[in-house]
Amino acid sequence: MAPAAVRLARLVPLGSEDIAALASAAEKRRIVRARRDLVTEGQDIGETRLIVDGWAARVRQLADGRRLFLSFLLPGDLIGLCRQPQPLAVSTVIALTEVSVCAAPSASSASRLDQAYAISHALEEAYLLSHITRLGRLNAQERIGDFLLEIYERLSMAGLASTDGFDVPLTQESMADALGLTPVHVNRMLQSLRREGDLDWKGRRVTLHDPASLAAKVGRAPIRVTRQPPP
Amino acid sequence: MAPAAVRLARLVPLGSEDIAALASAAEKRRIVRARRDLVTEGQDIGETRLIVDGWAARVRQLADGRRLFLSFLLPGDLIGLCRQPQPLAVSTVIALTEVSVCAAPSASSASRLDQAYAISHALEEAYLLSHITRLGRLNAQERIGDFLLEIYERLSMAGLASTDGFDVPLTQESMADALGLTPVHVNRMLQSLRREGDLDWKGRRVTLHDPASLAAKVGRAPIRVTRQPPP
DNA sequence: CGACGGCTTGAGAGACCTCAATGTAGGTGG
DNA sequence: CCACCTACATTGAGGTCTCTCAAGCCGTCG
Repeated sequence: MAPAAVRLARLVPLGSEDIAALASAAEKRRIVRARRDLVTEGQDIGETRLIVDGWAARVRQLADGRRLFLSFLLPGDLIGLCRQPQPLAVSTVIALTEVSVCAAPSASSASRLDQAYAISHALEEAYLLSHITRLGRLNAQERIGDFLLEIYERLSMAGLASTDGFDVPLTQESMADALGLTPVHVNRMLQSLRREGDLDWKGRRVTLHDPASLAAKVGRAPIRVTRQPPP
Repeated sequence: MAPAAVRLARLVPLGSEDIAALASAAEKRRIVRARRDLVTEGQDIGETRLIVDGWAARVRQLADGRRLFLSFLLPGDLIGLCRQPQPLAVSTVIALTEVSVCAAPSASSASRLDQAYAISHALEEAYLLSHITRLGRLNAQERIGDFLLEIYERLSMAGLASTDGFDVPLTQESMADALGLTPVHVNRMLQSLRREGDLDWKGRRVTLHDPASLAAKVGRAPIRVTRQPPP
């Protein structure tokens, strides 16, 4: 199963017809080059789409050039999920890597797939709240650790992480824009995390030596939006 | 019309039966004392509720006592709006003042009221994104100005602000917990904003002398989630 | 009156930023 | 194959914003 389907099927046990719908939707996927807009702020939000492969981010740019990533979109995440009839996008979404997206298979009300979408949406909100906490009350080292743990958690859901680590296509500069820091400071804090044996980051490969102890160190709590913890 | 109804009717022109439904729901309102939980993180989210009067906030508390307000809920805002069948609350909601809430009138799919709820939900997300930007990339003075402008905008929607200002039940400490600052620094930055003639804050009354110029000063852009700007 | 919560003020420290230079790896053209 | 370029990571020095700790002040309420 493709990572996107793995993720959604882990949110709600999907039927084989759902899996098939996801697979056939993915066949009609479209490639978006890195740095291109997937959604533009203030424009029509368009149909709901599903990220099949690659990373994207919701971004906001201030008039004086300051930039901040509001959230990241990974394989299996939905773009433009919304109940409103003619919604305008409240943020631009750009491709961080080459991204392949497809139209999200339509889900009849209260179907398994619809539930998966709803849970995905709830998770997205939970991640936004965590991001607020990160920016508001964590110091630089905690922000980095907490952020990487979140990414690890999310990639694991899609089967895209191994026990020891995962691949991230982010530069230190994009980390800085996500965490409200400067690239220079991200660099220094990564070094200190390396020195303290919490992680390695070579090329695009991140290795978390002991996720549990890192979580304890930065005070991260697991995120749950349903009664059943994910398998 | 009550402030809550004013707000919702401003999001979507409501029919008289919607207004009546809101009024009758409000009659069955319940009072929640200040500092009490309206929703508890990790618990069932319960029925969707509407704030009739008072202020509440979504709050997150870290293990070591650090605290952050994730968002504020004002009259006309909805609590627990969610498509998921058995959702768990991802954050605690506490009453900042005495709050009166009622069950949100049920809205049949695609009705006017349902649209209003959807737009309210979209706005809520937009405010979360603004909050992220605030915490991630604005300095203390900009955060305060931007935050007060947001509150002004939202209270205006419910008819709860006059041209010159509005009432806020917040202490400088709660401002600090919202903006990721310390109370001491909030105090000093408020003083500098006062000195520079941008605002007054006496008791619980905030006066913005020139909202437009303050908005320019802190680089705030208006928030839109629908094609039609609010009247 | 004393107690209390909230606001105000001061001095010093620390986290993070700015600016600027250097290092390094991959990619391209001659 | 080497020279060059670009993007990214790294390092240093100094500055500033925000924090910490502490004390004093003011209005309200019992």
